[in-house]
Amino acid sequence: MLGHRVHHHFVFSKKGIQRPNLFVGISLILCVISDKLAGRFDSQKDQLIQMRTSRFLISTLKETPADAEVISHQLMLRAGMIRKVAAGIYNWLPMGLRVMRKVENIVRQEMDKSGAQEMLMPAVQPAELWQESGRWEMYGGELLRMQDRHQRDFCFGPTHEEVITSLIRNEIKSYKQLPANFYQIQTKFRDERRPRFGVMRAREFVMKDAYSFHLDADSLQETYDVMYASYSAIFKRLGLGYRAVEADTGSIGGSASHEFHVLADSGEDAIAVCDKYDYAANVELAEALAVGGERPEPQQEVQRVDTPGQHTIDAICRFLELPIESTVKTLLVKGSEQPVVALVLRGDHELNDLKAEKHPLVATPLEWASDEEIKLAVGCSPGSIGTVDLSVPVIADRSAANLADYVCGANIDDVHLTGVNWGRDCPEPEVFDLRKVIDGDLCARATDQDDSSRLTITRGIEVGHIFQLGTKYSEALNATCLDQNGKAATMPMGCYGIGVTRIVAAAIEQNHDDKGIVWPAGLAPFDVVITPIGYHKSDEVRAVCDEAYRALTELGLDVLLDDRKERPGIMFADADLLGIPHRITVGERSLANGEVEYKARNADQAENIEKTTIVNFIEEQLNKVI
RNA sequence: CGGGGUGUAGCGCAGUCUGGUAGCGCAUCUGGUUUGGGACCAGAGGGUCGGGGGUUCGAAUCCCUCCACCCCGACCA
Repeated sequence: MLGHRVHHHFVFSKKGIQRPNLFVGISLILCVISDKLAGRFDSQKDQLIQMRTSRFLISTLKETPADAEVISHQLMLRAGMIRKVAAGIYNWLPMGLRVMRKVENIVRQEMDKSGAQEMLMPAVQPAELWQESGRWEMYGGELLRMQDRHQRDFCFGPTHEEVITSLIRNEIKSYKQLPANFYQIQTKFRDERRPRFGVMRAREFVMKDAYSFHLDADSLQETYDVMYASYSAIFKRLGLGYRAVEADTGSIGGSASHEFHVLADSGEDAIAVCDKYDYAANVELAEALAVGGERPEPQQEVQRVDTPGQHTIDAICRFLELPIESTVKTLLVKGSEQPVVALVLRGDHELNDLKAEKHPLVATPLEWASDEEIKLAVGCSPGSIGTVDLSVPVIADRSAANLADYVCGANIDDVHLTGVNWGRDCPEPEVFDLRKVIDGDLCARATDQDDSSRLTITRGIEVGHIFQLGTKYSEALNATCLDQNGKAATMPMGCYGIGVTRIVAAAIEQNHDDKGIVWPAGLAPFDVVITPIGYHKSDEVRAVCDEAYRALTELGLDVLLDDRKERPGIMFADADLLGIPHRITVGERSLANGEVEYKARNADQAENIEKTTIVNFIEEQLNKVI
C-alpha cells in the first residue's frame, strides 16, 4: 500500500507546521505541471504528488457575497477562484488560476498553430512611446499614469501597439521577414470608469494580444483571415457558444474589424443577428435601413397645436392621440463647425452615438447641446424643437426622412406642429444612418422592403476583437521596412485581442445551474474528482481511491482526490459548485458489489460501474464529450 | 463624471431612529456523538464597529470631514 506510506509522509502532526506544509504543496503543484508538460511520469513521484483537497486550497463559500451581482462573479467567489483586492483588481486563487491556465493554453496552442510567435512585453511603458503615437493625450482617464523616482512619466500598459511597433521598427528591416505576427499573454491595466461584474469588467486583467506586420494590405487581409479562423477554432475548443460579429473600428481606426462574442443574456453588448444572410454586427455598427419604403405624398396641411407642458414624445403622443411612428424628435448636439447641429429621428427610434459621430458636421465625442445653447440657437426649450424654420444644419435618419405628415415641435415653447412634410414645409434634410437598429428591423443585406430577413437583437460578452489597423501606428512611430525595390515602406498592421480572464467569467455565465458551475470539458480546474466515503476509516475505500487516482492521472488527466474528513454532502456540494465534469464516489456500500458510483456534473442521475473498469469508463466519457 | 446606497469577526446580517462600553447564523479551533447530498451537543478563539476630528461623564449610535466599496445613469428634446 504505497498510498498509505505516502500519506503518512505528508500528514503533519496536529500541532501542524503550517508554512512548510504550504510550501511543499506549492512546489508539488509545480512538479505536477512541469512533469505533465514534459510528458513523463515517474511512478514514485507520481504517488507523492497527489492532488488532495487536504493540501489544495478549497475556499468554497456557502453564502453569496453581497456585492456580487452577476452569476459568474458570485460563483467565482463561492468556488474560491478569486478574491477582490480593490475595485476591479483580483487575487486568483489556485482553483481559479487552474482555469485561467486552461484558457491560456488553448489560446496559446491555437496561436502557435496559426504561425504567430509568442513573446512578452513589459507591463510598464515609458510615456515617450505614447507621446510619439499621440495617445498620451488621446487615451484619457483609462490610462493609468505614474512616475518613477526621477519623475519620468510612465503608464501601466492598457495595450501594446506602441511597444511592439517601436520594437519591430528596429528588428524587421526587409520585406523578406514579412508577414510576421507576434503575441503575448500578459496583464493589462485599464482604469475603467466603472469596473463591475468581477473579472468580467476588471481594471487589471489578462489578455492575449497579437500584432501583425505586413508589406501590403493584401498580406494584412490574409493574416486577418487566418486570425479569424484561429479565433473561431479557439472559441470552439473552449466549448463556448459564440458569434463573430462585424464591429466598429472605433478610435483605434483602421478598416475591417470583427468582435467575437460569447452569447449570454448578461452580456454588456447588444448584437444584431440575421440568420437568413448570416449577418451579425454589434448594434453600435449595424446598419439601419429606412422603414416603410418610399415616402408617401403629403396629405395634410401644417397645423399649429398648443401642447402645454408636453415635452416628451410619449406625452405628445398621448396628448394628441397619435401613434409614435408619426412623430419626429429633433436632437441638438454640438457641431464640429457650427455651435449646434440638429439630428432628426422618428419618435420611437434611438440615436446611435457612434453613427452620429461619423458625420463630419457632428463634434466627436458626441455632446448634447445645453439648454442655454438650444435657447440661443432655436429660441425654445428642449421638448419643443422641430424641423420647420430651423437655422441650424439638419441631418435626418433614413426612417425619419421617409415620413410624411409628421408631428414635431414648433420651436416655440409648448407648441407643436402636425402634418409637417419635408421639402414642402422645410428643406429636404441630409439623410444619414443615425439610429440604433431594433429587434425586427430589416437586415442590412436585405434586397428590398419585402425581404423576409429580420434582425434579432441578442446580448453578448465581447471576448475577442480583431482589427486591421492599417498604418496608423507604423506611420506615427515610423516603422518601415525595405520593399522589393529597396525603398522604405510603412508596414500595415493588424491587431488581435482575446480577453483571457473575461473568458473564464463568460464561460460560467453560459454554463451553470442552481448548484454551481458546469465547466465545459476543456476549462475545468480538474477533469475528475474522487469523493471517497470513509477514506480514513476503510482501507478498501482508500486503496480503490488511490489506485483510481493513480490510473487516471497516468492517462494525463487532472484528478482531485477529496480526502478531507468531511461528510459526503459537503464533498458533493463542493464538487458540484466547482463544476468538475466527472465525479467518482467510492464507498463501502457499492464496493460490496465490486462497484463505484459515477456521476457526470451535467447529468441528473448517478450510475454504478465496475470498480475495475473505472479508467475505461472515464475514457469513454471523455470521448463522448469531445 | 452625475445620482443613490452600504461600510459592525473570514462570509451573511442585527444593533444606529431613542448614546450606557458589541451580538446572531455560517465558517474556524477543541472534545464527544455521528457519517451516501452542506449533522448534532458542549466549549473556545476571533472585532481599532471604514479612517480622522468633534459633541458628551460616556459614541457603533449624534455632528463634521475624508476614504473605500456597490448599484443606477451617462439615451433626452
